[in-house]
Amino acid sequence: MPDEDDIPATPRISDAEWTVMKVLWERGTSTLGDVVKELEGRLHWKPRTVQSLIRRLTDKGALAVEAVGREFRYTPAVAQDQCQHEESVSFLDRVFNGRLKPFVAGFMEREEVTKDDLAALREVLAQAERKLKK
Amino acid sequence: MPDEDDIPATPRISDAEWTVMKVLWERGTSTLGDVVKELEGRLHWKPRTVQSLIRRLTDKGALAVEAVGREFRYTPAVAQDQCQHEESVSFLDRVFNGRLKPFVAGFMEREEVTKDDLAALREVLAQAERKLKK
DNA sequence: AACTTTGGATTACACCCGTAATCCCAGCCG
DNA sequence: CGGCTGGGATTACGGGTGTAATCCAAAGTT
Repeated sequence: MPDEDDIPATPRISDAEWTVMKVLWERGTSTLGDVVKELEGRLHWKPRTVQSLIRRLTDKGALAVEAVGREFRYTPAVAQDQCQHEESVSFLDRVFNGRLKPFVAGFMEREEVTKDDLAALREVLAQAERKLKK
Repeated sequence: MPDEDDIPATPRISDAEWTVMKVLWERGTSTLGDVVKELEGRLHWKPRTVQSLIRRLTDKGALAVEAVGREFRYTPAVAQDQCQHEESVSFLDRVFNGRLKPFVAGFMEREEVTKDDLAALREVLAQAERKLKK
């Protein structure tokens, strides 16, 4: 049988939607009001805007909904790492033909990188090396 | 005076447009036919599609046009590194709150990275460190 | 000269995205 | 009890995107 009316494992999340998802990933299950409160001040978004985004996210399956009283509680239905990784791959493909190195090189060449960042990165590399050896 | 009707230094380039720009950056000045030939086989795009994309790119100032005979020659009007960097920053902001490390860590954790890649990355880090010291 | 190919200009068109407004209902406030 | 408020459902609306088709004129082909 052909695979069931393919809903991609992790849906495509737009720019503005990422902003919302990040709040949900951080806070866990939340209501619309929670998210609105979390965002106000940082953004000029009207509550209706946030609601629209949440609705789109539930429509595409990125959020799970549970009715509590007359409100809904929204919970991320996709893992942040998973989404991040898919974005990463698609970004690298699009812009750097999938190559990691030119990205890192170019980025570090033009942005301020602190000593701590460098140390952390070295640690990441070391980690990868160990994994490779094994 | 306010800055002249702001055309951003480097325009926003969409997914499909990146495909075209990469051809142009690689080949330098080219005609529509050149680009079409370069892409056919890899993509199913009809020539009209490529033309549309090229048109949009010239409209947004990413390509410069020069008429030669009755054809046009298209030349990148924006630097690849510049565009790559802007995409990089906006991607990192959107998905990783601007932090490089989690991106690199997550990526290497899930993708195959060759020993050569690692070596190259280490070199990039060393480079950055030297720059920092100075 | 007629035909085909090529490429510019114009137009299409559905879908996604940012950013809401409207309508409606159930509580809470006074 | 009669508004005010918060939130769900529905609708909006212009702009960008992917993916072309149509129309037309010049160049090359037979």
